[in-house]
Amino acid sequence: LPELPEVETIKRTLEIKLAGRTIREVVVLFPGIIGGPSPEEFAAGLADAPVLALRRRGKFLLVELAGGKTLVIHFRMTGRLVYHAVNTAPAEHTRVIFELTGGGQLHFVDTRKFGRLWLLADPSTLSSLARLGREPLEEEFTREFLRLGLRRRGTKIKSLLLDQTFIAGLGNIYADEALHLAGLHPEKPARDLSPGEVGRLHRAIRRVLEEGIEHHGTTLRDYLDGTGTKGRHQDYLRVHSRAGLPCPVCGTRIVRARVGGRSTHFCPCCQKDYEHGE
DNA sequence: AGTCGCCTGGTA
DNA sequence: TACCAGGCGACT
Repeated sequence: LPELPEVETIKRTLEIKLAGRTIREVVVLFPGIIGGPSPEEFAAGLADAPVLALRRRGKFLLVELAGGKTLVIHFRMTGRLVYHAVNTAPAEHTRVIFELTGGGQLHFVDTRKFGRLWLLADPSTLSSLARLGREPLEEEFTREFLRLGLRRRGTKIKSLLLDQTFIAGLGNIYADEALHLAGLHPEKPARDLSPGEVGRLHRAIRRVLEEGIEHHGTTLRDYLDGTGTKGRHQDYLRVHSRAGLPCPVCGTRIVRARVGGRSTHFCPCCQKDYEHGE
């Protein structure tokens, strides 16, 4: 669920609460959620750790701690990290509790238990983090970078957008949205995009992510920010999760299909520039 | 490149 | 009851 805009929103809402704070004690309620080291070492290593800064990389949240270690969090499908100013009874599916000095708690809640937390001296030893591609909102993500990445790739453009080693942070929602804004069929082979289409896609990726951040993320079901607040971008989605509803551009019914194993929503009129089977 | 497994809950 | 879900890694 949390894609780039959601993790960015979690980061922004939590850094206000965590600035200058120290983690006093950590209680791991479900050890399987800890990616490493052992749950015991994870908890012990976080005790009395001052928080220096929060960062986001792709869909990862990184909490940098005094002493050089980093708490790395991936929310996967249903993970959330919510701050409580006063001690609060853990909600159902709470997996880890971080107690802060001076009062307040962070609860990591994850219904499906797909999320992972790591405590690492060197985050680059986590291969899924080290192998991430470019940050789409940073300057280094240029039209030329996108052009070179698509060149000679026969894979469907939607699948490539979801490849975290190429672009870090797009998930199923924002990939669908970017392709609609760019007017591209999700199954169009990457190498078949014209220079003009690459330019449109480049702008569309940036725009949908920026809009998502502006609206504090998309809450289709589970996502909440660091203060427990829903996002608003679900009210602005063009195609994603809107099968059967009219396209906001032309009114044609949005179609839902399966592309690269993922549920995919698109407008057959605005995004028909690739004819399946040709 | 496609499928499965990991988990739980919501909806048809 | 069956199928679906915003992710991702392992496997074929």
